[in-house]
Amino acid sequence: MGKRTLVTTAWPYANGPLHLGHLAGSCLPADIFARYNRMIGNETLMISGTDEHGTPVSMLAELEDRSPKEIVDEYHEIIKRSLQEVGCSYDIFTRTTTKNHRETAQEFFLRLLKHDFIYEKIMEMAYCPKCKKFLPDRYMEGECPRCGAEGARGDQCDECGRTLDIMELINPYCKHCGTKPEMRKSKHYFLRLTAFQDRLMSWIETNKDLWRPNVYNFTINWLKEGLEDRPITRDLEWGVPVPVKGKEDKVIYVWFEAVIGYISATKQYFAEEGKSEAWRVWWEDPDTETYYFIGKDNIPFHTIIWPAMLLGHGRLNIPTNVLGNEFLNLEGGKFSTSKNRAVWLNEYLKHFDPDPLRYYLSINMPESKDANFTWDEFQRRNNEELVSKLGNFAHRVISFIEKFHDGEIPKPEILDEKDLAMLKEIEISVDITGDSIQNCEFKKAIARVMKLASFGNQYFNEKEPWKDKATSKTTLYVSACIVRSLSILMAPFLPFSAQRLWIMLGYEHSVHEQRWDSAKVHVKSQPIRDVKPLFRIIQGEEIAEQRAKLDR
RNA sequence: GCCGGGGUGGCCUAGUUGGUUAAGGCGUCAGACUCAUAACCUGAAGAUCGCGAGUUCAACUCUCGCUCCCGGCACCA
Repeated sequence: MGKRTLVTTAWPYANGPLHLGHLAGSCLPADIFARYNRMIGNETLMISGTDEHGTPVSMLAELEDRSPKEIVDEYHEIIKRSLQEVGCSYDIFTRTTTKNHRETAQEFFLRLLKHDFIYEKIMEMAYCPKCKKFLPDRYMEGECPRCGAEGARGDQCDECGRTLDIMELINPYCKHCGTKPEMRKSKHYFLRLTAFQDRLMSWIETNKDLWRPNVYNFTINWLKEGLEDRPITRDLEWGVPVPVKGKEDKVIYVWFEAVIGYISATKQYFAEEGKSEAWRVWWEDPDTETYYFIGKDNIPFHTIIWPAMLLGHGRLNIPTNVLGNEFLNLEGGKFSTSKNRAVWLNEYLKHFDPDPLRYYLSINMPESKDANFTWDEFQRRNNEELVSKLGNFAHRVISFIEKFHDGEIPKPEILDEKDLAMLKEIEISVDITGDSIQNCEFKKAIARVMKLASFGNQYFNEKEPWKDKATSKTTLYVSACIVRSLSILMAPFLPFSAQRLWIMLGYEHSVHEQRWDSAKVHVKSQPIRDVKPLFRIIQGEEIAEQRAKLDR
């Protein structure tokens, strides 16, 4: 009875470790959504992988005098492991350099070619006679025609910020060998985007109320300006070869090829499960819903180009929703992999637990506007909210039971008005939190979880079980019901702590296997165990140490 | 220059079908409590919702102009 739900995240680029921006804008919201979908009984598949082709990887390889393969092998492992450690529950996290992906991408290319949605056209491009290769814009430098700065790149001058056409550079030279490039003709393949203009437009309009305004508006404006066909091949060595006889020296351009990873990853997952045809239902059955969690920089690729490719292919589902997030900033500035200005996830995990970060990024998620990560705020959110509000409530209830009720959750006696109101409040929180996640309003959802913890603290204070021995059993019973519910509601956001809390309450198995609505079920009278605080306080020195790294 | 997003109490943030006392957190001040990782709970002070004009019985919310901030402007994904 559950819906089939495919959840995808942006494919992290394998030229560096994963930083907090990727997590906040794509992996984490997708993970919360996927975990929730599993809990409401939807058949859920969460997929992604590293994007490993493209110019930045080959540039980094040259810089470090290593092969592109070595680079991507290293970062794929680092990224995959840190995602796993931070609790992102991918069913598969693959990469774009697999044989399966290459073949899938090539098949896709050929199919569009056959349908005449891909055609050839001659382009003029810069060529270095000494290196004997065509130069991507970034491989060429020269003098900026506007500000005169040396070392302006072919696509942009870093000095004055002006975007450049490669032809405009004064005294251009090959970044690699310094030779002056010449212009040469090269035949490339173009994606006939213009053929999809009308179909995309009417499709987008049907999504007006469902999609986030930023995604909808951005897309509709792009379409209104009119689509242009785009070249999708390059004269490079690092990439998926064009599968046409005599054209093997060209590669399919990354943005065209990487999105096909969504399909190749699905195929790979089911192939490994021994069900090689099972992927089809996830792409061909119109009842399957597909959700894409991406950063705003990726919006046009997922709302225009990828849908156009899917339409051109035929028979494949176009996105149900594209959740474009804004950016996470770092201490007021931008995250940047190439400038090494970032908080790296793998570094973070050496010092702190995953859940405080997941909490911070959930409650500060850049859903509708840019958000900010600061270490001070991270410490405050952890110490004052996770530890003091949520963790404290759970701990005060459980340790009270341990000390004053022989370590066993008491049976209720007479439920008074406050007790009943509190129990009712649990049900309301379960519904509101669930609906919010369903609508991809994750900030609102986690805020409601915290609010339930506040209600719990309030209730506990008012009932004063330490004084009022007569009603103490009932109070602790109701409180334990809240804690039990919290443990389930926390699960998509704080999977590790949720599980620990679940075990403390005396349950077996996994909280992640519980149905969402079972958060309304009352607690059973059973022994608690392993009582200890759920979260730890983060000291000022730890924060100072991390912040110092950024100043270097 | 063009396009997009944003300017809400000292700080961070919520607030789209326009409608009674603009919400929450932090910080500040006061109080209560002691089960709890000195945590929790209650109360108070504090906002002419960037500026100006317009539409309206009524605008933070719609329209126009202005100002300031941020991002994008395509082969970087």
